[in-house]
Amino acid sequence: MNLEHWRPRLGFYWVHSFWKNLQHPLLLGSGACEPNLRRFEQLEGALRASQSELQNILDVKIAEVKRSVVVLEDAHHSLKKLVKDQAEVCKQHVRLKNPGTTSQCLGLSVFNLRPLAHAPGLEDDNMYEDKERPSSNAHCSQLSSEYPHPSNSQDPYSSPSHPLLLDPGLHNTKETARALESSSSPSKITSRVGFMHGGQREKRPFQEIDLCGEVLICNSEQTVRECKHGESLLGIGSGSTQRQTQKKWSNEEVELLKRGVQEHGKGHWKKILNDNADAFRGRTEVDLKDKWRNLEKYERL
DNA sequence: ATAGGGTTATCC
DNA sequence: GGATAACCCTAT
Repeated sequence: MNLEHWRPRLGFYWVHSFWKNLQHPLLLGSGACEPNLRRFEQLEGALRASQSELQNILDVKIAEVKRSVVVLEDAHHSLKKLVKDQAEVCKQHVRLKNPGTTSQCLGLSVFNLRPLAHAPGLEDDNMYEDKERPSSNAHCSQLSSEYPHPSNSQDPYSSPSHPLLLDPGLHNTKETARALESSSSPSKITSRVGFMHGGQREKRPFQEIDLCGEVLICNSEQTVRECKHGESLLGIGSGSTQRQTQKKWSNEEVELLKRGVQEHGKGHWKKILNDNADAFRGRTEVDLKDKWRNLEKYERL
């Protein structure tokens, strides 16, 4: 077999054959293994060259990853700075419009976002404590005192003992609202506004107030339910704690509901609602369902 | 999205 | 105060 012929194509087979030839009984002790030893040295050199080449490739890749990490860290710091700057602008804006209004009343403590748990090396970081950027420390420490982290805050709205924060998912909204209603805070949160759940009331906004305290939405097509009491999302304003005033069903609405059930069938409240969006303005699919339940119950439908 | 239980407002 | 209607909440 001509090994030189196969070597470039079948490296492994060549090495295997090399060792086989090296240990062949006819070669042992005959001095004929000298050329094989030279081949072995050549192979060893080639392997070392390959190893060196692989190491170089690895070094290049590691350098690329390190550069990416630097870029990501820069982006991270830029984003944090942006959030902080915006918070400051909002704060000043609100103070301008509402002298005496505390940032806590406006819910600004939500800016105390924890860093991502899976971000290595950032566990001790804080949105308002940028240890690696001394130039922004003064600004940050000011913000830190303005919007302290819940863990060390005495503020009733950011304190861990506050029910609003005890319920991270805001699932137990009724209890939360009641707890807030019973509190002595001047900015009570009503039982309805601000805690709409499941998207059912979100399509009919009362007022949406951004974190700067600005009214974003209080549209011109408000129904009886919308903005009826002049309540605001975070309880800024009238501070009414009353439940939504009931809106009686008109005969037209009832007839449309009956027709819709005939057409689409019971349970397809969304379709029925969409088919008569104008007539059912201010109603949700849940309202339709509730009304139909009442009709079934008391009108034996 | 929907169902169903619970709560509250309104009417009598 | 009870009945009813409308609203709210939550599980699926």
